[in-house]
Amino acid sequence: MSTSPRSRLRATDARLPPTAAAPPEGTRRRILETALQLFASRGYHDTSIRDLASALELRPSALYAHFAAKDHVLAELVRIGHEAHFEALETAFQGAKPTPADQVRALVHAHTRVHAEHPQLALVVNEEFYALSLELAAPAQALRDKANAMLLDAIQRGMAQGQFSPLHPHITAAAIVGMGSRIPHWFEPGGPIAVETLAKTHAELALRMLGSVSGA
Amino acid sequence: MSTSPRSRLRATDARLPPTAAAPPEGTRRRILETALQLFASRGYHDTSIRDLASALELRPSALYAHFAAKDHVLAELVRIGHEAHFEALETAFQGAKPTPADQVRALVHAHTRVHAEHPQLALVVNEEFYALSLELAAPAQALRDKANAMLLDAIQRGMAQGQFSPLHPHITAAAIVGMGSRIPHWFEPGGPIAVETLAKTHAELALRMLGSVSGA
Amino acid sequence: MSTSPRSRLRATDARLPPTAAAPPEGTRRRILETALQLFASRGYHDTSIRDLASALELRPSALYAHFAAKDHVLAELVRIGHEAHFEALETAFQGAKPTPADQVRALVHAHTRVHAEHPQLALVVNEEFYALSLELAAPAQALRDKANAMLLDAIQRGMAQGQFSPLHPHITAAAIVGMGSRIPHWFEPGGPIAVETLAKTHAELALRMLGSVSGA
Amino acid sequence: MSTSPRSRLRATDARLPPTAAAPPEGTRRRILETALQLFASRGYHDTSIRDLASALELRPSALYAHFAAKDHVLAELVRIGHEAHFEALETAFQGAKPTPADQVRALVHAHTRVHAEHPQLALVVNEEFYALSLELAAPAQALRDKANAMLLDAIQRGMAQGQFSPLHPHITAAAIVGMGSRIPHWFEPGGPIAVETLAKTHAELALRMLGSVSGA
DNA sequence: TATGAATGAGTCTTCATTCAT
DNA sequence: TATGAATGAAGACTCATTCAT
Repeated sequence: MSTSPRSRLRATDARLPPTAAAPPEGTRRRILETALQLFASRGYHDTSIRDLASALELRPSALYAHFAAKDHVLAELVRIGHEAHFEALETAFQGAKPTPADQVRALVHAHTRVHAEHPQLALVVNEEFYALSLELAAPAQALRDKANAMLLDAIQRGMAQGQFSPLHPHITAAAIVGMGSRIPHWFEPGGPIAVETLAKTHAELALRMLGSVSGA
Repeated sequence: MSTSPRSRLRATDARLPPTAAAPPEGTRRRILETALQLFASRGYHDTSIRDLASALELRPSALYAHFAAKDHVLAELVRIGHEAHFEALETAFQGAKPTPADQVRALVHAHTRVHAEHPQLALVVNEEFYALSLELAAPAQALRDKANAMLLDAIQRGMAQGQFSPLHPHITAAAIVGMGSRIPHWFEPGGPIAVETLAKTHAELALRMLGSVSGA
Repeated sequence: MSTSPRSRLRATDARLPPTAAAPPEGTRRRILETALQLFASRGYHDTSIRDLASALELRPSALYAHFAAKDHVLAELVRIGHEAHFEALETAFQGAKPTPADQVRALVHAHTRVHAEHPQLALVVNEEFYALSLELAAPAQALRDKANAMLLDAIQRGMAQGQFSPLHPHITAAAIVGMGSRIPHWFEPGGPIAVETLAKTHAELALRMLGSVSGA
Repeated sequence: MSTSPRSRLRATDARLPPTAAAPPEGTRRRILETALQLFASRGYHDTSIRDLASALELRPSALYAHFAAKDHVLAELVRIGHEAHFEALETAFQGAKPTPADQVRALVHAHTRVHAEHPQLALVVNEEFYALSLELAAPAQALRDKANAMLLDAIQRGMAQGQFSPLHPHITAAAIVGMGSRIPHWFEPGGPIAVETLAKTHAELALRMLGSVSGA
């Protein structure tokens, strides 16, 4: 009769990014990776504990030795995703020349890489974030706010220095950040466009949007 | 103990856009509007028939006098959303001067308006689309493809005429279309930014991204 | 939202009575004492092996080194409770003057003391007894029958000797025994009423109920 | 291997007492009566929704059209039990001659009848009460307090008038009330002892315990 | 059009228990 | 003795849906 729901993304090998602090190991890691793939392709609410267990060739009850509840799995993925994202942004920022244009370029480049290299995680972080309770979402929300502030700050310094002339800073910042969020929906890692090409292009697009005097 | 999931968007009054063909009336319309609000704020899979019925002050079984199944409600919303979107794009295109720059401006302007004026519908169309079976999604998919083709065609004509110099046409097109999809996540209708401001800004941003010689 | 179930008794320090034969030691004893407290306050069926283990700061599987199964813990408590009860009754009976009135007084006094000094054990013995299979309950049942017979025998001798004139021997015996069973539900050890006061009062009440000629 | 748990009482036909206000009807009534039998014989925590549904020849989910949750069924039984009990006590009190002895006799007689005629309900009310949250137990607790106060008040008036000379009023009141609570554990309705015999005997036992000058 | 009662499959989670270490 | 990981059955409850009224 009716066809099953489709996957929301093209990518199929869900990897966890390396994180500084205590990377998960063993079964806990396998659960996270499998959940990542399922949550990304079908959504948190459309993935049951049974689906997850069966993909892991485990009984549902076995999962509860590793996570207290289904939403704790999501919360952990969201936390990992935000940490990897924030660390990448910080590293990029620190490696950039101290000009607003270079900082924006570096931030957008890193933002894009993270989304392109970990499209499942990016999708889960962006779309399933709202399935978490405020409590479980809080650590991620804090990082999210800090990351946004980094970019906004660079933009505002660029404007103050006469380097940027965005039509509307708020709208432009949203558009720049949004380019990253959209990546998992169309970009295929290993496909015709290289991650590096995408990252460089997004960085230059951001500068164009900002009307950067030294833009592409 | 734990807080309930948050809403994905700020908007709270879910209106259906006027459509050319057979606008829904009476209870059927109420169901669609209420489902729109719920599907947008919590997602299709996290909204039960009971939630929907209770928001309507109706018993669950009463809904089946109006829709054959839960996914038919979503399919109808997705259809309405795509039709309104496509009609807006067509009208805009026909009203534009026959230059690629003006056509892109008109298309992006219309694309933005639709997303900003109907954020719930935009969200449902973009995020819950994948919950539909291929069969139920097919009519919407056709319109989606046609709309994308309109924009891509204008871009390619602009490039052929030397009006546009995008860094990477594919990536740029994705970025332009993506600006619209992100609107429901941050834009607040009735908030500090007017819809018209947003639409004009996005249109000019698109031309900047394309490196339009007559850009803003 | 909703409040947790309440405890059935006021007492909170669950002690095991000294028993003649092989008192439990070490972890086995800790398990019994903790189980006693939990079974008494929340009931056997509402206490999980996990609850028990967690109260003991042990992992659930560790309990199985000490008891073959959950119901063996209960069976052991029930056995201990019945043995302590029966021993107390026997000792009291042997120490009493050989008159029915004095024997009843001694039996009720001892019966009351046991219930007042070990309210958790009394509760578990009386209310959770039925959770045991016939096999596991059998040793306790035998002691229970013997204890009842001791009291009934004294009453009947008292009647035969014209010392007692109960309205209805069967009903009266049930009422006398029942006074003890109720103790854990209202009596607070260490509270305003001393155990000895309670025991003496119950003993005299029993004689009043029997219409003892030498009663209070 | 092991024998199943035994029933806590002998009675097998669980009837609901008539109540003044809105007696339950149809399936709701059947659920209550069947739950009453199961909760009484095996306890609330040892009776699953599946057990209940299967005894009713219904699917578990069907129960949720009538009760919001398992504990609501218990709460309703507890409420009905307390209301029937309190109404019986009030009626008895109003029909008694205005002397403490007659009032105590009437109250204990009614208290006993209720327990003897509805042993399952008495058991559930007394033993499963603690499985309810404070919220759900509150209405019953209020009636319980009022009923106890009625008896205590009569006892105290009797003492003030020199009619009663209890050894210890508090202990004696507990013993009198406790006679009723024990009934379901040993009394068999339709057995050798008539309900009326039991009620009269308990009433006279109470007066004996109080040392009533006009007692039996 | 709407309802109340019911269903069968499914939800997440907990249960007592086992077993290799 | 104690643990961590696992299991299979069962826990209460919700799901979308049907159907007689």
